Amino acid sequence: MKNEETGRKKQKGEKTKRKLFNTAVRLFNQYDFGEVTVDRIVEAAGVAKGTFYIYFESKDALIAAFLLDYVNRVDTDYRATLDSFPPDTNASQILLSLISKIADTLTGTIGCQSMRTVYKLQLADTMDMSAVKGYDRELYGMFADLLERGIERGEFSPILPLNELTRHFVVAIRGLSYEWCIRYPDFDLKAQALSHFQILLDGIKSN
Amino acid sequence: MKNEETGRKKQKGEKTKRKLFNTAVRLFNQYDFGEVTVDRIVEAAGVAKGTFYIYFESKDALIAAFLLDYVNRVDTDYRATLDSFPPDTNASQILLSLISKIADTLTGTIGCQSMRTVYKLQLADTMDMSAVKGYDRELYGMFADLLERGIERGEFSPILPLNELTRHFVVAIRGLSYEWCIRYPDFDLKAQALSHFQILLDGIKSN
Amino acid sequence: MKNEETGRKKQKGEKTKRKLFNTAVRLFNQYDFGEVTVDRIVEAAGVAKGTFYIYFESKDALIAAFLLDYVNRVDTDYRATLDSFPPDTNASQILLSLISKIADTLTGTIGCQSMRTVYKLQLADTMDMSAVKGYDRELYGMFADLLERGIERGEFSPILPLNELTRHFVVAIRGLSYEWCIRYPDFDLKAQALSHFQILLDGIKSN
Amino acid sequence: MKNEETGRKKQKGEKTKRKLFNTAVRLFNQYDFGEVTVDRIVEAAGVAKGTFYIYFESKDALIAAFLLDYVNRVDTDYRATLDSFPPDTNASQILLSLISKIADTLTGTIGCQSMRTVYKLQLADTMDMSAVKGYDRELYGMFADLLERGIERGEFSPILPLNELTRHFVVAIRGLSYEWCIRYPDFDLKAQALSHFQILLDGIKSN
DNA sequence: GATGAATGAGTTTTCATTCAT
DNA sequence: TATGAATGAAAACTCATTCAT
Repeated sequence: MKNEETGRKKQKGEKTKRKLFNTAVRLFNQYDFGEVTVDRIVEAAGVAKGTFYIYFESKDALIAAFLLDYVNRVDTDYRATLDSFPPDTNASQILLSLISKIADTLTGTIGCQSMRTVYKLQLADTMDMSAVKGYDRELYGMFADLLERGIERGEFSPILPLNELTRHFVVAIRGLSYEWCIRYPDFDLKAQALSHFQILLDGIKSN
Repeated sequence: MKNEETGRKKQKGEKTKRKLFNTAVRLFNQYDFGEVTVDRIVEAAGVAKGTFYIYFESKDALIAAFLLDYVNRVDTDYRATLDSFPPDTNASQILLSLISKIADTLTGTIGCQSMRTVYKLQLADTMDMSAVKGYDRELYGMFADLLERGIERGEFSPILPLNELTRHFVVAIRGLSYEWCIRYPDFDLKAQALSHFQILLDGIKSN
Repeated sequence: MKNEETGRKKQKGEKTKRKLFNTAVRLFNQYDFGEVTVDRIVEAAGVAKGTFYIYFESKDALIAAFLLDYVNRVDTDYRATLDSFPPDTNASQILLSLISKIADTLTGTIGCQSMRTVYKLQLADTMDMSAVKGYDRELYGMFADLLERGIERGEFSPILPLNELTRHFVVAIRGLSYEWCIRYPDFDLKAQALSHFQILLDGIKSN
Repeated sequence: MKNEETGRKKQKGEKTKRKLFNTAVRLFNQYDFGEVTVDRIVEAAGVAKGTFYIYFESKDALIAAFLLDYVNRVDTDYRATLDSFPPDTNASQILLSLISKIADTLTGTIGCQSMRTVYKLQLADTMDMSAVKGYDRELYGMFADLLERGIERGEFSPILPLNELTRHFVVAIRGLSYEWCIRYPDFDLKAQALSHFQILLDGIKSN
């Protein structure tokens, strides 16, 4: 009896927390962090202000949770894309597909405002960015795998060490995303990214 | 006598304004814009709050002045570098020199924190960024000139239209600068930039 | 249980709002609008500054509420007076009764300081005076009705058009109220008003 | 030598004071008292801020001086009007002429904004209004003289004591002026005043 | 007599957080 | 678990006044 009761309460609590969280995400994707006040969140979620502090230690804690979630969603997507290729596919081709997938995800799923938020946070470093840092590691890992495969297959010239090469690719994707953010909506991320990476691939291919 | 007096007062005023400005710059390079309050600035500068508003119409006006100053310092530097080359120098070579110069300026003159500030502002776009926009145009112009020259001289393959090519280069330098900001001090901007642009140049050179 | 709780909270909130409002009214009746700061209000009411902004959007909103309240109190009173007369009563008589009622209300219910406030606001016209404007319209309407009736009944000479006549009466009541405000407490509003309107009525009566 | 020098300095000082004063008057006629800051005055007058405090003890002192000046200018005007009539002229006629003159002065010389200022000040009574009070006494005196003459000549019925009658006339002129202020520019002061006083005169004339 | 740089108390408003119920 | 009233520190900005030169 007690347990059942407790269980039901927990469930209800979870639901409230999720409602709060989803509302916050929606607002974060529309407005600046500073603009999204706790007041606005609770009002939009239809709960009392005090309730917010039952589920989140602070506004900052909510933001951290938001970032973690965002990273998780993205990561899975990319991995799936990679896994869908036969093991012997041309590395350049896979890489361009991955770029294409990333562009789609940023444009479609994540949205420009969320990216702005992430970038700003990264620059502010007033907060625990471990989630995003972890995501960077993942992205780095994927690029590294692909480039390594390309070198092994003789597609790419081995002039630069793998880790340096990888870093250049990461820099490029970040530069493109940033540009997209600040030029939005006058910057076609996918087209630009594909063209950009084509140049990079041409620059490292074995002649 | 009168004029002397007036002159001395003006000088004193200028000094106070400069003190305020420099203090603000120092703080902007250390903290987030939102964190740098007028109160903190005046306290650090050792003047009264009212004094701030004699010299700056608002906090935003101060930030605008800060940006303008930053842009001015940079621009002159770059142009000088370009002008120092004989007219028939190899375009790739000039471009790499320019990149080198930019890296030096960012690293030495501007500093990582100022760049962070600029990037954050650009992402926030809650403010008049015309100064920085103007700077972007300048940078774009310089890259475009160099690439055009390279195409004319037959160094670069004319596959992509000039403006697209230029955009890729701007994206790249911005990506590198951004990476430098968030990885600081673990990212050697100059070395990475030269290596990165070497790849890009390889990617567009006429075979 | 839940509802009870909510109700009790709402009640408490209402009480605080009323406390704030009444305190403000008291201060408005003692000091100039500019002199009554939010700080003074909350201090006198014994609540925190933030609390003020829970119940009033701004200082201006509070003032608007204050005016609306004042107007509402008055209007009802006058209409009731008018309705209490049999339809065929002498217009002069009703008019003098209305004047008498107005004097009583101003003297007893509203108070001299509130009127000062209203007049000052009207002169400043830096604010939305629609509430008071509406009240003026009402007063004008009542006078117009009475005068029209008087003309129809042959009590008043029809030399002047109705709307002009009405305007003169409104001017008179306002002049009297104003005088009362600035001469307070050395001006017997009721006696003066009755005497004044007697002259006006004598001035327009059919010989 | 010394005296000459001193004299010249004094003259220059007077000139500066007058410049300051006239500038202030111009601003007071255009803007609210609160809106006219010392800064604006000295800027418009083209003198330094400190200079203001050489000639006026405070902003309030300046306002007091402004009022005194205003009253003086007006008073002389009215007296002249009165004196221009032959001693045996009809009292009603003189009174209407005086009203007409007052309307002209308010409309032409004083201006609506100045009157607003005076009325607001009168309501605020946060300041020394002795100047204006004195003016009221003058106006009262003039009305009293005229009404007394009218009663003596048998023009007006002696039902009311002289001082009460006078008060009614003062109230009326003030009510009209106030109305003009708040209805400006939709209120023809002169026409309305003449019509209004005609009614009053009709109301008190011996049948 | 004139200057104008400097002052600082005071104003309105915001918002993350607490806590009694 | 949920509420929402209450808090108060902090923000940007204003302006009458002072004083050294």
